[in-house]
Amino acid sequence: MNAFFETPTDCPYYLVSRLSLQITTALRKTFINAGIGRVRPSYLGVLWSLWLEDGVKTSELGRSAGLEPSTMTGLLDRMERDDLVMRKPDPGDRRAQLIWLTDRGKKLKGVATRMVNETMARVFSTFDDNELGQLKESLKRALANAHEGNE
Amino acid sequence: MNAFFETPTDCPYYLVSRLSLQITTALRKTFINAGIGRVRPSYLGVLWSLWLEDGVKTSELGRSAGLEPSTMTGLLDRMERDDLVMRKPDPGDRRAQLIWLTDRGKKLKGVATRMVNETMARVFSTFDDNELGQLKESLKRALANAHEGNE
DNA sequence: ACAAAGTATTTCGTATGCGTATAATCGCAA
DNA sequence: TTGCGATTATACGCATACGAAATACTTTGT
Repeated sequence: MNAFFETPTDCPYYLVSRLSLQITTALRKTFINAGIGRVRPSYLGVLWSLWLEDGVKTSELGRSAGLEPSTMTGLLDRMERDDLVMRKPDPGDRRAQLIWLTDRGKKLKGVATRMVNETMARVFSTFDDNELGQLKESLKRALANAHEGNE
Repeated sequence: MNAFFETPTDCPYYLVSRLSLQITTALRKTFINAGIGRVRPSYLGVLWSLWLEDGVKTSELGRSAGLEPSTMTGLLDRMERDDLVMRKPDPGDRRAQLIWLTDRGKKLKGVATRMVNETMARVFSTFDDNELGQLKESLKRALANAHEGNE
């Protein structure tokens, strides 16, 4: 009946969607347990960019994280509310905002990184380096294929 | 710095999340192009169950699709609004509802299945059977690992 | 038979993401 | 210089998902 899967739970789309949600749940629980519940999994893309280089334009953060500009607005609203980042005007472009980490946002880097690693270690505990590399390679290729048609 | 990825876009969590969203977008567009825009990607889990066996309890549909009961309520509300399914009381259990396909819901099986296959064919076009099998195997294992910690 | 525990579903609040539309500003080309 | 398309960000509406709590009913144990 179908070239790509026999049962619904054998469908790659089902597997990918469920895994994404399950990892999100796992991360949220790990963060809460570690006492850093204010860090939501969705914040990670932004935090990672800012931990590498602080004071970045909203649009640039969106491109890095693969999110639409309209998604960034709400995301940054919540991150500001949770005292992780601040919006400041970009002196070089009056349309733009530069996003800066708060002190609290800077301090969370260590714990949050450890918790992400711990969670990934658990989810991929049964994978050797080769398998994990192969998995990432396959996901990147599928992502490129899917992205190609969505322009 | 990290055992599982170098850059944010090399993180398996990022890859899995983005792929899930990109496939959702691809499916939505495919459905709209095929004139069956009323079928949303999120409906597929329910539709597939019902195409195999009509008249199933809400809770059973949720288990099949991996969704929480509270998620099913809104999902079925939208599917009812879009004239794809109907809720009817379960004669054997006054707490439960049985979900039945409408005529329209039944008729959409052929086109929708073709469109899903077409989309999967595009996203995984560069994969041979072996690679796709390996990918699904890896996703299932990661899902089991992630799920284990989320009880 | 009855209380306690479990199951089925809904309601409510919230988070996360997209698409479309809008406003402000920028930058280039005529 | 001015005018027009591109860019930056936001606002709004909606879809999709979760969790906690409430309600109604069923099952189980005594």
